[in-house]
Amino acid sequence: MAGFVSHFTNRLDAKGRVSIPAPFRAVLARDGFEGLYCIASPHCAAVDAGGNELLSEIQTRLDAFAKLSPDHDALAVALFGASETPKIDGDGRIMISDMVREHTGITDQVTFAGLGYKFQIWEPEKFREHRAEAQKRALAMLSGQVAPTPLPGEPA
Amino acid sequence: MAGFVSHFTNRLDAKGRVSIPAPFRAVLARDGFEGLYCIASPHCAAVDAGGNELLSEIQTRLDAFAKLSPDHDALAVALFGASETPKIDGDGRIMISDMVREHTGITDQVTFAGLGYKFQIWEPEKFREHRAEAQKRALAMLSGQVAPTPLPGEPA
DNA sequence: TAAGATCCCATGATATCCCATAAAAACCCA
DNA sequence: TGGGTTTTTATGGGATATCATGGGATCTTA
Repeated sequence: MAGFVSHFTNRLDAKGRVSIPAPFRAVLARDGFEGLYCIASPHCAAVDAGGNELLSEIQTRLDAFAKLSPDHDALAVALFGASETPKIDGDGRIMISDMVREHTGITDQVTFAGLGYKFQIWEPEKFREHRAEAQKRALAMLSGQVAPTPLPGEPA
Repeated sequence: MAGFVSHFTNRLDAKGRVSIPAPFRAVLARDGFEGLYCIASPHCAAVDAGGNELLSEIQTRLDAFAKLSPDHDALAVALFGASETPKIDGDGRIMISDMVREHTGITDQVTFAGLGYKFQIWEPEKFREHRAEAQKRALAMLSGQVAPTPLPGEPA
């Protein structure tokens, strides 16, 4: 169960639909989430997407703050306010919303990039740049000693 | 558990398929991974391949960072974005993707080299050069006293 | 009622399944 | 030990299924 792996880029049709890559659909089906959970990434021009596994990860972050506290409210608004759950049609497609368009800069093509427990939705060219950068960082993180982020929930 | 040992060179057919060496398939079957996990090596023009053992190696690296953090995202993109999980057909073959072609320079033949817990996919000529180089390094490391780091390079 | 969303079917490209074959390896039994 | 026999393997290729994509028709809802 490798989760979301590899990346694919698909065309956006005249109606604003894209096919979700079949391997990703298979992961979603196994996860059991009805539809797709999408949320704008706070640190890059991509949209995070996934099923229950992603959702529970976000929930965990929220749980670190006491309900009714201003912090919890702020975070909840930030997280859920920036999210949506597009339906997946019978052919495995979703509609790309204006929110996704604006946040990612997507026009006519969409890159889906697997990150294991979730995947990201990118404008293809932006994704290429981001990945080149990420690979440099990854090399430094794996060989050098970048301080690993602590495991419990902390603000972004 | 012998793991992946020795090396083999097989032909790529007109449809872009190669047979995975039978001994490697036996190891994969024992490992229990459905399909094959592949990731471009950051160090050389080869693709690392394996099953659960390789995957958990990568997962462990990721687990050092908190999910949803920029660090985790970057690492996950670099690792999973450069990965794929080709299916193994009923005859023990996989399709060589464009990603593998580009990273390795493979055209019509493929060399599979066992490294124990994983194996590598090479363009045959590049593999010969790499092995010669690795053997030189191995010799230096054995005669001098360099910190132990497993190296490829075993006789056929 | 008109724009947008959803459903449904068509189609070409590609991947997958399945069977055939030849060569090599393993096996067997005198 | 050796030669003949069976099994496994690598490889080719035809048939079939899957997938991304396009577009018409129907349904929603503002």
